[in-house]
Amino acid sequence: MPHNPRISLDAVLAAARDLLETRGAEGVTMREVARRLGVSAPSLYFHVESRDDLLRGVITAGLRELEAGQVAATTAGSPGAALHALADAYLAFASANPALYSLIMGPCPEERMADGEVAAAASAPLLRTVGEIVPPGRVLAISQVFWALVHGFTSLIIAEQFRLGGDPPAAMHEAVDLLLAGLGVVEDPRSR
Amino acid sequence: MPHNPRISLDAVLAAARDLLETRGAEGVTMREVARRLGVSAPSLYFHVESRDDLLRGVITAGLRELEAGQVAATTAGSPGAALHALADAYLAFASANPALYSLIMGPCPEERMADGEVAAAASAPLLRTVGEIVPPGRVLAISQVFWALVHGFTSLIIAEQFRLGGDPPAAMHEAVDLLLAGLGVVEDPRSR
DNA sequence: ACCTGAACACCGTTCAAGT
DNA sequence: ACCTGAACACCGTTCAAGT
Repeated sequence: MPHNPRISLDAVLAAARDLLETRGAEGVTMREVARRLGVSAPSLYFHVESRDDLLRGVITAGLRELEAGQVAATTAGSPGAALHALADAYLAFASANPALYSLIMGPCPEERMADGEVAAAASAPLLRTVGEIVPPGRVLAISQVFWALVHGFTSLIIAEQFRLGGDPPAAMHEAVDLLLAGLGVVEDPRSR
Repeated sequence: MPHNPRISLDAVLAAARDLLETRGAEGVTMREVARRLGVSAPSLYFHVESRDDLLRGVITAGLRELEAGQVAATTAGSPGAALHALADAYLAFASANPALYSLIMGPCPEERMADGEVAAAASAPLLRTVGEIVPPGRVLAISQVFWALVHGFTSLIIAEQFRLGGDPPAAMHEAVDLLLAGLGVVEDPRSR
């Protein structure tokens, strides 16, 4: 007769995520995750296929959270205001989960890569917003521009690579405005 | 009487860098570096303090190479042309050394972080170029904007995160032009 | 079905011992 | 001064054995 499982996939993912932010990606070891769950390391293999599979689960959950924040950021306002809100929500997620964000966006082995659908869902709000200010044929390229800009600031901020000072988050918003100006987007003052 | 050293710091760094690109950051183990040099692992500790110290050496050498490419990119042309050339050189370095680039720009423990001076030297060509198109008080912020943009494209390209297609390098150059347009920079056609 | 302990092939690092 | 082998405390993963 079957036993009651002592741990669940969700519990494994939660323990791994906790470890990720407190000890970094290298600190997420099968043995330490198991230790925190009061179980032996081999037990984890009944719930995940490997360490990479575990990290893939953590990444997928993180992407869905990022997506939720992006969706929430587009609820109101002009396209320009929405782009600023999207940038804020993006940076906020990464600042709250720096190690997770680095894991999501960094290079990784194929086995660790999240489904394309989950990644696509996270970028849908941006594509939709950009679709309101440029013709269809330019949406992908301009969305990539905004994503690269915001990801660039975000990843350099959380990696503490802006070592000359300044105010990087403010510069990020300046950059969004510069791009909007370059695109010839004129905002209706009432909607901002 | 002293022995002739069988390995040098340079040899250790070269072996580590080779391993970094062929097997990834996790593949750079003290034991494998030593194996490639025909020496035992503990011998490495006569040339580096720790694995983090070894990686710091690799990062520092990489930053100097990146700097050389950035310096070379600013030899001629208008500021706008120079910014495009800087972006190209930056992406070219990262494409040729993706694992090294990720190591340089990613988050890392304090012990692995390169000297601020070396990092500053790599960004000097960009700051100098931006200084030609914006007033002194805006140089830092606008330089951060260009850096974030180019780093954003570069890191997402080498991490294979642009999964919706398009032509990211072309979009990067479009973005540079959008920023220049947003800044109101009008290029002299003869210099481009 | 789920969990365990033992085992295997790895790590980074330390250290006494050699030359 | 530089290198070694042995050792310590770790890894991910497999597997026979238990319930």
